[in-house]
This record gives sequence, structure tokens and C-alpha cells, in this order.
Amino acid sequence: MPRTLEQNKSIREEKIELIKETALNLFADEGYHNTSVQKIAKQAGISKGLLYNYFESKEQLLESIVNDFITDMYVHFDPNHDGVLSEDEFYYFIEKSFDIIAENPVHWKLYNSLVMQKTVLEIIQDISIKLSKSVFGVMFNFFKSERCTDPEGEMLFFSSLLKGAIIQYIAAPDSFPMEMMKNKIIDFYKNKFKI
Amino acid sequence: MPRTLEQNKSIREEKIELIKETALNLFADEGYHNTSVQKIAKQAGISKGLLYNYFESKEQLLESIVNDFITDMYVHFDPNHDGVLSEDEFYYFIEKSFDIIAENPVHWKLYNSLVMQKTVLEIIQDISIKLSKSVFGVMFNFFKSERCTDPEGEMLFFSSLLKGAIIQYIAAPDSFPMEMMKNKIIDFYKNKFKI
Amino acid sequence: MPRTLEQNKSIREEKIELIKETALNLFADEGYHNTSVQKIAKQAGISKGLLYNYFESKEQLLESIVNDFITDMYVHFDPNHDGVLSEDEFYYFIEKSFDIIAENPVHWKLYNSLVMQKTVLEIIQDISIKLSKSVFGVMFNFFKSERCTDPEGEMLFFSSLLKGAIIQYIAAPDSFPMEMMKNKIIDFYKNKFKI
Amino acid sequence: MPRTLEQNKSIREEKIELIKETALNLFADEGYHNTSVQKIAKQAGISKGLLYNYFESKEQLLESIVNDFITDMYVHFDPNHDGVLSEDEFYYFIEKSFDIIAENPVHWKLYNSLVMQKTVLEIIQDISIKLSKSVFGVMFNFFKSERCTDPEGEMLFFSSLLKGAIIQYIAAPDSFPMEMMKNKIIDFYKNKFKI
DNA sequence: CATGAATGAGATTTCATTCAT
DNA sequence: GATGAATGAAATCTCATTCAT
Repeated sequence: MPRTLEQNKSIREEKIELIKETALNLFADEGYHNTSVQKIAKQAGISKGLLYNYFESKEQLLESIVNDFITDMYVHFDPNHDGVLSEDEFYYFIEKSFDIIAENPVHWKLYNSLVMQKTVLEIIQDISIKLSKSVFGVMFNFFKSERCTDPEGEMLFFSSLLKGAIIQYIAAPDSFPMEMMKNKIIDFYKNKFKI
Repeated sequence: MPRTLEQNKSIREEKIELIKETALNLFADEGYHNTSVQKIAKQAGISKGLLYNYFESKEQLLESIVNDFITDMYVHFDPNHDGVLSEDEFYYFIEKSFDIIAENPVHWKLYNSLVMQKTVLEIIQDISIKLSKSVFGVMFNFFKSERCTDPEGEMLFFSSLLKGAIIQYIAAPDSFPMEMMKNKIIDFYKNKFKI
Repeated sequence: MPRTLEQNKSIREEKIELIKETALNLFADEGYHNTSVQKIAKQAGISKGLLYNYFESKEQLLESIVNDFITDMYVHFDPNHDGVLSEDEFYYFIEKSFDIIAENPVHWKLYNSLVMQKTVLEIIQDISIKLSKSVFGVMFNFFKSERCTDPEGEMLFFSSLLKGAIIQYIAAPDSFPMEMMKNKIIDFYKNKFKI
Repeated sequence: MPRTLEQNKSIREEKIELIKETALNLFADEGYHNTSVQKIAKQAGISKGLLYNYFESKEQLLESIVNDFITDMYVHFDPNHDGVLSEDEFYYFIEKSFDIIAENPVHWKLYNSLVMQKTVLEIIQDISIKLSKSVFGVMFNFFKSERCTDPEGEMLFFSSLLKGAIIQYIAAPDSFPMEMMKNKIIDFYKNKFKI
């Protein structure tokens, strides 16, 4: 008797997930080009061949990981696409930003390492730009609505602050006092807007 | 007639500089592991063999680049090692931080890509930690002297802000409004300390 | 209820035929070494595993195809093994030669591609030589009986003509004017023997 | 002192020639897909790596061999491109055809094995068609000028004869009585045109 | 009878490094 | 000082074959 379709499907899905998870961690820690397919297979406890049953190439494996990641991001970052942010939603956005990173710092570490390289992947570049635009647009409107004299500058300030904190967090998730930083930033803006 | 010793020496130094410069740019843009010695040699207009006359290995070439870079950093970041910062010196420090990055964004791009990777180089890790400590120490003392209630949090806030701005700048040096950002940060702290 | 033995047998035979037919076409068009078992299975709409239920190996599959083919050839080429050809039988032989090819040009294309290769299969070499000898023997006797001054040369001439026409036909079965060529050759010999 | 440019050039050319020659023989005897780069390198007494210094890929090596071969063919087959053949030139053409094959039967064996496969190379297909057209055009005009009632059929007859003889020759260059066959064909046409 | 997940040997290709000149 | 031909180890990828179900 052959395995049922369900059995096969679940085997496949588990293995694919296992491979992606293993590869993601290695890519993030050791770099994409410094991670051999051999190493991924060994760490995942499978053969090289099996990896190629599920992914056409090492590059396509990366793409697949990145795609998952992008899907996740959109869900979180632009839930209703209305582009309007109240002050409370703004604080919530800050909270959420850190929470999302904290949920999967490895993803973001990989994202960060890829986004810096000119040649690696166009996919990343595209999504990166889209994402930035999406978030930036919302932010811009928000700062304007808060009667900031220089909304663009305010946005750069805010995005620097957030990005810097995130970078430091993903570099050392265990030692960075994320909660504290989150509150510090929120307090900072509460103070600012109170005036 | 043969070249004089001086001529040889200057040829050596020029070539070494050329190789480092070329390698630095490639490493930063395409990644260390994705840059072949062949590519470096070709782009520098020399032979692979000559590169190995000056550098023991590809790894040692990277180390050499990183060493230069570290030397530069120390000169800039810890001029007198006294660890005491006046308010004016603090503003000057912000200015200087951006200026140093602007002087050689490629260096910093490389630094950023290396520092994220677990395995690449221990040297980098060491220096990275030392550097952080050095800067953090000075900053911590400064914020304490400015009577901040939470100097550590203040420091994290400040370093996030700076790091975020720098990351965004080195990702796109041509489009990031560096001057504006610099002034924005300085103004922010001037306002803060005035109160 | 379970399948009857008859049903199973007929399923077996159909599947075996399907696999052979599919493999034959792929081997002929893309080459034996360039055709993967995967590709055969996919094109036949079955699993790799099933293919291995019926054939021990890829090589044995090829052998099996070639064996069928050889059986066919013998039936056609040496019906009574008497080695004597009348003039009418000679014309009939020409007709038959083309007809046999036309019945299964793919078989002959495969045969042609295999027979050229030193290493592929000894089986083929053997049968190829036997076949040649068989046909050549009959031909030789025929040309002698027709009082040709140089029966061996005549035979080479004839076999070249036939082989060349066949090669051109199997290379492009759709555009080669087979009927015309057949008649041309027959007419040629009718004219020749009339004199 | 580095090698002079001449020295390097000659080393390069010799090695390229050696690799092509070795590969050609293996491709022709064992088939393109059945010949590993390893095998070529070993037989040529060099490393795999060196082969890739000179050829981008195994496929490009094949293309390169085929290109040389095509160049040779054009030189021989269409010397003045005028497309007019006298009767003497026709006999000379037959002679020349066999001579060219005899000069490098391995080339033609390879050509023959490639031309039969649908997928292998478009290059071959193109040149094959061009060559056929070129030769066929000249032949067609010739048979017309010789007042044949069916020049196209005559051409097919002639090309079958020639192709068949060539195929048999390249399959077994040592045992095929090429001179005899050549004369037989020439005599055949002399007789035919005399009438 | 039938499936396709899984393997591992081997194929193609890359690349840091050496070395003769 | 300078070249690039040459190597070999390791990387990516393919594929015939096995096997649990």
C-alpha cells in the first residue's frame, strides 16, 4: 500500500519547514554565501538530495524563505491599508514593531544582512522598497496630522530610532533590554505630543 | 637600469593601496564570500599572482583592510582616552560621527556586514566590543553628568538614533539627507538639555 | 473485491508497453544518457517506483526495448532463412525495408543512435553485425545470381543507397518523400537488370 | 620573470587544442552525455580546473568543437559560392566528399550522432540546414543542367547514396573499402550521363 | 499493484592558492 | 616585481535506485 496523499503531504510540509528553518538560521548567522547546502542538510539531518527534491536550488531556497517572511511582514505592517494612524495607533505601531522583531529575530537578521548587499537579490530590494513606502506613507501622514513642522525630518528621526534599536536588538537579542527601549521611545513621543 | 629601492617601495605601497581599495568595495557591495580573488585582481587591473605577493591569503587581505579601518576608528573615536565629554564636545561628537562615516561609507558598510556574522572574524568581534565599550563608557558618563535620570536608557536611545541614521545613510549614501539628520539630532539634544 | 489474475496480467502488460513506448521515444529523441528515469515516469504518467516494479534498471529497460526490436527485425528480415532471393523478391525486399522503417521510425532512430556508440551496449553490436551479415549474405547471392561483375561492390552500393535513404527518412519522417524514393530505387534496379 | 605573452599564448593554444581533440574523440565514441569532464581531463592529462580555464562549460566545449568543424566544412563545401557545377566538378565533388570525411572521420561521427538528437544543440541544427541547402542547391542545378527528368528525385538518390556510404565508412573506417566505393559511384554517374 | 520520500554516488562547476618563468 | 597556467578541494546539483507504507 502506498502512503496516502495526506501522509505524503504532511511529510513534505514538515520537511520543507525543517529545511527552511535550518537554512534560515544558518544564513542569518553565517551568511548566505558561507553556508553550504551540505551544511544545511547535515544540520537538518537529511541528505543533500532531499533538499533538492523540495527546492530547485540554494538560491530558490533563499527566495522561498524570504517570500514567507515578506508575507508575514505585510500581514503585520499594513493590516487595513487605510494609511491613517491615530496617536494611540502610533504607540501601538511602535509596540508591534518590536513585537514582530522579537517573534522572529532571525528572520530580521537575515533580512538585514541581505538588504545591505548590492548583488544578492532583487526580490529583497523590491519588497524592501515597497515596505518602506508603505510604512513611510502612513508615518508621514501621521506626523503631519500631529502638526509637526517638518514631517519628513520627523519621520527620518523616528525611523532611525526604530531601525537603530532593532539592529542592536537583532545583533544581541539576549542582552538588549528591548522592553525598556520600547517604553523609552513611547514615553518620548507621548511627552513630545503632550506639549 | 634597475629601479631604486625608493621606487620599488612606492610601487609596493601604491599597489597595496589599490588592492585594498578594490577589495574593500567589492567586499562591501557583494559580500566577502561572494567576491573571488580573481574578481578583485581583474577589477584592480593586476594578476592574481601579484595579489598573493602582497597578501598571504584572501582572509589576510580582509584582516588587513579591517585593521586599517580599526586604526582609523580609534584615532577618531577616542582621541585622548580621558572619557570626559562636555556638552559642546557631545555635539561635536555627533558631528564627527557622521563626518567619519561620510568620509568612507564603504568602510562602514563592510564593517556593518561583518559585524553581523557569527563566524567571519574574531578580530572584528573583539574590536567591535571594545569600540562599543569605549564609546558607551564616554556616553554613559556624559549623560550622568547631564543629570539624566536614566543614563543607560538615554545611552541606548542615543546609540539607536545614531546607529539607525548611519545604517540608513550607508545603505543609500546619495539619497539620505545626512546634513539635515545631523542637525535634527543636535537640535534635539540642545532642546533637551536646555530644559 | 480483488482483481482477477487476468485483470492483473493485462494491467501489467499494458503498463509495460506504456513504459517501453515512452522510454523509446525519449531515448530516441533526447538520447539514452540524457533521459532520466524521472522523465520517463512523468511522461508515462506513473511513478518511478512502478517503473522499477517492471524493470530492474534503466539499462535493462533499454535492453528490453532493444530486444523487442531485434525480434521484430528478424521476423521481417529473414523470414525463411533460405538466403535465396528472386528478382521479384528483391523488389519486394526494398519495399518491405521502407515499410518496416515507416512502421516504427522511432525504433530505428534509436537503433541508429546506439549503433554509433562504442560503449553503450554489446547486445546492439552483436545484433547489428548478425543482421548485417544476414542481409548482406542474401544480397550477395542475389547480385551474383544477377550476373553482376562485382557483387560485393554492388552490395555496398545498394546498402549505401538504402541506408542513406533510411537515415534521411528517420531524421525527418514527415518531410522525406519516402514513396517517391522507394519507387526511384526500384525503377533504378529494374532498369539495371533489364539490360 | 613572467612568461612572455607569446609563451602563454602558445601554451594556451596547445592546451585548448589538446582538450578539444581529446573531448572530440570521447564525445564521438562514447557520446556527449556519457563523457564526463573528469574523463576528458584525465585522458588529456590535465586537471578539471584547467579545462574550465579555457571553456566556460562542457556544453560550450562541445559548441567550440562543433564551430571549428563547421568552419572547416564551409571552406570545403562552398569554396566560391557560385553554385555552378560542371560534370567534371561533380566527379571532383564526390571525390572531395569522401576525402574530407577521411581526413577527420571522428568529426563526422560526432556530427552524425548530434544531428540525430532533437534536444542537443540548435547550433548543429542551423548549420546542418544551411549546409544541406547550400549543397542541395548546387546539386539541384547540376542535375537540371544534365537534363534529368526529375532533378529533385535524382538529388535525393544521390544524397542517399553518398550519406549511406559515409555512414558506413565512419562506423568502421578501417574495414570499409572507401576507394572502391568512391570509384563505383563515380563510374555509375559517368555511365549514366554518357547515355 | 503503486507511490514518492529519501539516499548517495557522481557529475558539473568554482575558486583560493601555487609556481614556473 | 609580475604573470597567468595549473591544481585540487569543495561547492552546487543530478539521478539511478531503494524502501516504507
